Amino acid sequence: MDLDERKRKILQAIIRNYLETGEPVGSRTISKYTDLNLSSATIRNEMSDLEELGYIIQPHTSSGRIPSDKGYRLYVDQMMLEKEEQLSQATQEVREMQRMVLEREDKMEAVLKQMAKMLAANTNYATMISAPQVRGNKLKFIQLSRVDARQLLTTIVVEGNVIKNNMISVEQMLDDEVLLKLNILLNTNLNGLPIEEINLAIISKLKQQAGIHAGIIAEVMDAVAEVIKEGEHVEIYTSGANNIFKYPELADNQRASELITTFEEKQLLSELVQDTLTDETGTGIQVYIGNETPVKTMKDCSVVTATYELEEGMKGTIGIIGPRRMDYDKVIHTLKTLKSQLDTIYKKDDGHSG
Amino acid sequence: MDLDERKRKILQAIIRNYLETGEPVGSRTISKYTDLNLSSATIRNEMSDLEELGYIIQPHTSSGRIPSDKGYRLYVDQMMLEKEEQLSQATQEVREMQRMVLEREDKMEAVLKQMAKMLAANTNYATMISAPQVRGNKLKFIQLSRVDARQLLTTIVVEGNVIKNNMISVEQMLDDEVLLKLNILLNTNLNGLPIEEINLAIISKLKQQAGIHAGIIAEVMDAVAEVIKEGEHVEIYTSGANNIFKYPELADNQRASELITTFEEKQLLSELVQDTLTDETGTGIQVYIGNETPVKTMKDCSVVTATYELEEGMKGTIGIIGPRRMDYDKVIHTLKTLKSQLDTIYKKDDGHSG
DNA sequence: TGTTAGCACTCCATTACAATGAGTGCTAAT
DNA sequence: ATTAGCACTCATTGTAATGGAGTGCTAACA
Repeated sequence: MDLDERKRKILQAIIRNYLETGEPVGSRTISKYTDLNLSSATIRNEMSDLEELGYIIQPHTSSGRIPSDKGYRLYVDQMMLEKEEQLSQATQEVREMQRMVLEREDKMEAVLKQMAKMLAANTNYATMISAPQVRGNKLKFIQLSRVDARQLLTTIVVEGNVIKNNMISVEQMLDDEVLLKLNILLNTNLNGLPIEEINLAIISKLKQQAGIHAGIIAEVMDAVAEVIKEGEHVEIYTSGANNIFKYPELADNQRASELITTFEEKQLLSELVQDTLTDETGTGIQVYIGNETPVKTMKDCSVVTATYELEEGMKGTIGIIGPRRMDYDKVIHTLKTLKSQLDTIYKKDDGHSG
Repeated sequence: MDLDERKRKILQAIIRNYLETGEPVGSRTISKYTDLNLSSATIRNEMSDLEELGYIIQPHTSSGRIPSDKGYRLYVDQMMLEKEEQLSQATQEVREMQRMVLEREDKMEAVLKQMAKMLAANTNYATMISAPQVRGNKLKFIQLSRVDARQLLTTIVVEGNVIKNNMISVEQMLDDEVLLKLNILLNTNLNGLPIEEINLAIISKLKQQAGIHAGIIAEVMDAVAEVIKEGEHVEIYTSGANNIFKYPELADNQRASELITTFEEKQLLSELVQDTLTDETGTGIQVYIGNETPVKTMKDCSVVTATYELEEGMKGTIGIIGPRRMDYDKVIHTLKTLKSQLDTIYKKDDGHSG
């Protein structure tokens, strides 16, 4: 199964060439392209072997060869090892991003959107970024405030500084004293409690103590329930979906339509995020080639993902989606650098507002 | 310029036929398709006239005719008049939506997204919905709360119940008394004030009165400023962008790429929203045919928009984007009905949380 | 034994060309 | 005013013919 040096060089040459042109590459091209000084005939013999081993494919008799998923895989794995050292020196593009993250506007949403956009512009592939998934689940703070005679405002803060607001309409104005009582009731009973542990027993106890204001307690609990629901939902920002039209192998109606839908719906993308977050490889960078992708609509694409981590263990995913013949070198390098920037820089963040 | 009855009928027949097939339609087809009982030769003469008048176009000598923008325009205008009466009886699809709006989940965002999705599924065109633009600008309520020793939570409520939260980190814990003072300071000075009227004079007065806590005031004011900025941003939800692939005239790479980008970026769509909201026709329904659209990337599309209105004069836009040969009849009818449902049903809304 | 030159063969892509057919414009007859 | 008939146009389709890129195989060579 092991390839000797020469075979590996030839395979590499085939892949490099194919990445550029997108056309099957023949023996003659390789003969000139490499510094091996071998005739096309020799190359042909080697290619024949490589095909038998499953690293390259011949679309039809008498055409050049293209890399198989297995071939790409070898290429990528090899590269992942080599590139390890020269990580430090950041490319121009990444510096740009770094600058942007540093002078971040308050809203993380805007930053992530911008980042997706820039990545897409720089790489010419489609990109996606998932917002860090909030892990904290303990209630930190609950407050009822009177906004006007008929309306109360619920403010709920969960560990990790996720904030939820909710308006409650009341029949008649509650005086300050009642409001204070309710606030104390809520905070003494719920503060520090993991949301999952709020059960019916607790709720009915609260309601009982609230007396005629049980209805308000019920509405507050509804709002708390919403926090859970929203927490399960991963926000995903995408950009550069139009880039798929730059690669003929993805641009036919059938495929393009499927891909565009995937990007628009985002449902499927969140599966990709889940997969990436669970299946860790150590480097934090994962490469899915063709059918390796967990999302079927992307079986003709390659996906490179990086997980980044903010403080408190909140993790998010950055993904780049392009054709199989993606510039893995550039993409992986960019993601690696960006990831390391994010991992360190963002750690000084004091949470995010919602 | 006026067309006689027969010419109008022929034009209508041409358009109807073209809407279905997407192919240029010939004289023979019309001769059989209509109940006019005219030979193809007669139709040919009439078609020749219609072409001279600019209502139809011949893609090349010896092909059938297709409608011009002017032709579509006549057709649509005519239809808008006719369809006025039979508005009341809602179609199945719209009933479905009505049901959904009624049992609305708390978050308007989810409802609008769902609505865009359903519309797209029902019409087979791309859709967009803009969230109602918030008009209210008076500060209703400001509060600082202590979440933990180092963190304060700012809660700002603006007229129309737009809510903004912001976390503030403090060096050392503020006691209850100071907090109460700051809250009173903020509310007595700012409550009921239009955001635009908060000027430097007011701010420095506040800071002065806050003494050593001027820094906190500054952060609160930053948060207020953000409310303004966010208010200017119109949220737009889209769905069914992939539907453009169902229409060959839009599905070629160049056009598809442009359209997809338009949908993804949303920047251009907001121009469309602005145009729709300002230029009122009375019915609340507008039809842009081909080059009439304010968005250049949509010059090969037709766009039908409806403005809906919630209480407090908050207006939003629903748009359907498809090929020139759109089923105007169905689309306009659907939008009209949906609009009237929204206008009435949603009026009972008590605002929305953010 | 590994490498190379040479040759026959395959298959795709391009081009050229004729046939088809839908559709028109025009004219003469009704 | 309407229609039948005819010549003409032009996109589309099908069918060869051609060229070229590339392979596999064999025989010669170092």
